[in-house]
Amino acid sequence: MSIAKKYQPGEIEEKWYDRWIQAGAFRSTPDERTPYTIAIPPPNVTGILHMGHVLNNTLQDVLIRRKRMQGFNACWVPGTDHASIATEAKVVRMLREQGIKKSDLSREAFLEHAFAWKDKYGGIILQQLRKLGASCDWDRTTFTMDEGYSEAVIQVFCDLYDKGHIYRDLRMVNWDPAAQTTVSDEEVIYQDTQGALYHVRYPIEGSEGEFVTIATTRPETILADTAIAINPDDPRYTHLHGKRAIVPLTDRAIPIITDGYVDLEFGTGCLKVTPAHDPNDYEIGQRHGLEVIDMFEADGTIAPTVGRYTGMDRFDVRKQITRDLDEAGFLVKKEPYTHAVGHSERTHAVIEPRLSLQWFLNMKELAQPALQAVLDGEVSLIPGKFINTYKHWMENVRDWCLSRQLWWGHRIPAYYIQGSDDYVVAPTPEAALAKARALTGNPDLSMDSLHQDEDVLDTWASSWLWPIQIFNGINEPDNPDIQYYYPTQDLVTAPEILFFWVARMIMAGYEYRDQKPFANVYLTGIVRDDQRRKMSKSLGNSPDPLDLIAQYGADGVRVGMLLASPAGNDLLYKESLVEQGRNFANKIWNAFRLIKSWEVTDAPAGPRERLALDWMQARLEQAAAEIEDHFSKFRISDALMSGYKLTWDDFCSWFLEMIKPAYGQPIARETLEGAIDQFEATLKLLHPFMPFITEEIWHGLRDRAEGDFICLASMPTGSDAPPDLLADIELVKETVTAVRAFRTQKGLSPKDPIDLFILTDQPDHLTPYFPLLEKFLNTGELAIVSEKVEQAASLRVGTYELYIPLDGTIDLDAERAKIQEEIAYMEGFLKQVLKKLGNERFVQNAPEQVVALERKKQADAEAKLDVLRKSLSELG
RNA sequence: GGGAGCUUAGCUCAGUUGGUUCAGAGCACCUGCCUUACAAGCAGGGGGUCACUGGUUCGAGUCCAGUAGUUCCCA
Repeated sequence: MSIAKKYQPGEIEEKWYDRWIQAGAFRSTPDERTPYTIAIPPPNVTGILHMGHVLNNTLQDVLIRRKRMQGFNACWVPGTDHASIATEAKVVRMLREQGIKKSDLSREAFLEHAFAWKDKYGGIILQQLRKLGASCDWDRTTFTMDEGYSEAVIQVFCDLYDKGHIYRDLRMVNWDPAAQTTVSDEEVIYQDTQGALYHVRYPIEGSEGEFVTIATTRPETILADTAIAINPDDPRYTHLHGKRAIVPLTDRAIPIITDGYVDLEFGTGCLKVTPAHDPNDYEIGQRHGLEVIDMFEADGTIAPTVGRYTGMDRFDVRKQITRDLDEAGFLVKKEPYTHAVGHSERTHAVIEPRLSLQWFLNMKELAQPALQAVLDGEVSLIPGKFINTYKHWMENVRDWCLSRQLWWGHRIPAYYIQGSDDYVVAPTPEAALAKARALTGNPDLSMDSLHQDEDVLDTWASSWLWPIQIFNGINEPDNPDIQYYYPTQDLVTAPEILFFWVARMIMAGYEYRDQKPFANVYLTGIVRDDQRRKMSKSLGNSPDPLDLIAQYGADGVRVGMLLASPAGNDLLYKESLVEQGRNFANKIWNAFRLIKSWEVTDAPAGPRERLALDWMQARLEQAAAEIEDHFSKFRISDALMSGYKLTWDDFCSWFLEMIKPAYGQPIARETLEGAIDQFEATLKLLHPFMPFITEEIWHGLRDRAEGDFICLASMPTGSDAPPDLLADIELVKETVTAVRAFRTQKGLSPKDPIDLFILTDQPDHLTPYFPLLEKFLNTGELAIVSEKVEQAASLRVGTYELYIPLDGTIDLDAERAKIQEEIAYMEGFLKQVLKKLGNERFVQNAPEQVVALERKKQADAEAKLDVLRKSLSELG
């Protein structure tokens, strides 16, 4: 059999993914085992895989694969959300390209187009996740607009309404004029923007030639002003109290009011008040009973209400009105001014504060148990630093605006009764009609008299039910799946959506299951480039994950991503990371090639091989325990690094070299079998991180029965390894390293044998390991001696003195200098120890163990110094 | 403006309740090797006043206070 010299991931990955699926390896149904469940953070149905997804889903796959191998009934539920704004925007754009305007379509016709789009392009990302190796139970794939899911969302809305948590109110909302919808506070991104501060003077009514000057960043809203506000304590303007000002370019007079909100320091200290277009102004307006003039259309153009500029865009009007104000003598000055301007996360349009009737969910009550759950540790946030942020947000939680002025999504189940201000909320039109009849007392009321709300629900109002509804737990609260799988265990997601989504899922969990939705929330970092810039399409600094997988293999990409991503820390992506991952895969591959290349003999294993096998076994146990410890703390990078070092350093660099037969020689069957056992165990530990290569080698090492996959094999458990053996081999390794360094230093080829004599008073300790030293060091004569060897260079390892006889002359000065250096170091060290021990207060106050340790350090240092001084004197 | 965090090697990060030879890891770097598994590799090596200042303590990357820089969240 010939094995490629380099690992070729492409076909191997496809082959094993198909076989896993055919074998149903990732399927889960309730049984007697303990469940381990992960609900995927559903990506946008129209999305495609980016680096953030790669990181996030790799982590989930690592967790689920490990638990699957540990005997849990592992269930990872995949799916997508409908992402109303993003998807609707895409569909609108597609239609426009076809020459169709959304406004020309009926709601039904538009939704047909939208579903057609979704069926065609939706869920591409789920296919891409397979390339990454994601071991989801695909049979459970869920979409937030599936029929049952939609029913659940509507049912929850009705329930919350009936409980009095949902209300409808006129509010200042964040309006996105491009998407023509409200967006939530969390979807507004504030960016420092270079604008201007316009100083505009308003004539005082009845006082010829007198003006009040305000400063504003939005001169176009002057036309909707309904007051000028000054601080009551501002001495500059007391003469204006009770007067009225004329709005420039109009003949409208507005009151000059006093309000503590006005900042004396900012601008001129006079504030124009536009209640319809600024949240703070709205509140001032409420306090003073001001008129509200709305001057914008939904698309950000000027409404006829103000009688000028009708139909013009708000930013064009800003320029136009500046000119007009200037010409009319109202513009005092315009100065550059940088301020934070809200932009829509979705469309990047400047957010327009707008008053409108919206549906809200009162969060106060729902937040209570969700906050408590995190504070009590019922739900853990990892890393814990997010608990503070979470607490702060939950204690100051604001009501959630649920409605979006879109068609793609769950339509709000509120029905308005024609000819009145009344409405009813009910899950179906039929139920609504019944309610409406009861409400109006009119049994003849017909469907025609009811009109359903045009808006849909915020997408998060469906995804907050995700951990419950993936198991149909809203519609059928007692079904076997929800009973078995809920609550889920681990959630892996980005800190950006801690409030949007995580907090709300916890609320929904307690409200609808009276239980947390998950036990642990692992918050990943953000993937950035090596200059710490967030990866984004517009910057073009993000590689395409599928290209990377094609180039470096899925295993390489997974390892690369995980090597540098402790929980909560941003990941600074560099190509060298995935290179490292690929190189690691190749290293494993070559270990496999080596093992497969050996001829076998039935002769028994020698002492060297037995030592090697015992030691490797001990290292495996130790590493398995270490890895388990890392996982228990969600230190996934560290767990991977443990596996990396176990494989590369211990298995490849030391163990395989220990057992490797001389060139052309066969290996004992016993040794080979043992080595394969160790390799298998190592591969199992690596499998969650590198599913494909480990599966391939698993099948290459031995003939496997049908269905014998590494992904279903049982994970090695750690145990206490024999400490003596591990320590002894460390000593052997130190000796080998010291002699190799000596060789390098002297320019001696590893091919030329050297003689090695070891001076020690514990001859029995090291002798058993001679076979290893012979193998690694290519020794000629190797022996224990009881006194100094003449004409030899000397090295010290631990308390051993090593002598290597040399043909040429020994540089005595160099030898002396080397020893003197070591003496100086040890003396310095000993001095520190003695200083501590000489301090009475240390000896009295420090714990006994610590003092004992210091005494041991003293003894060791003194012993070592004896050896060194003796060597020095022997050099003469 | 309010809140939270961070600062340890060139880079990214570990460093548990203060106490081993504690100053670490990976990568990068330097030197020598195409040695029959692997140059996507092997062997060896250098590198840090633990941001700064003060305090608590027998003892401080570790605890406390202040300073500087930096990041995030909220307004």
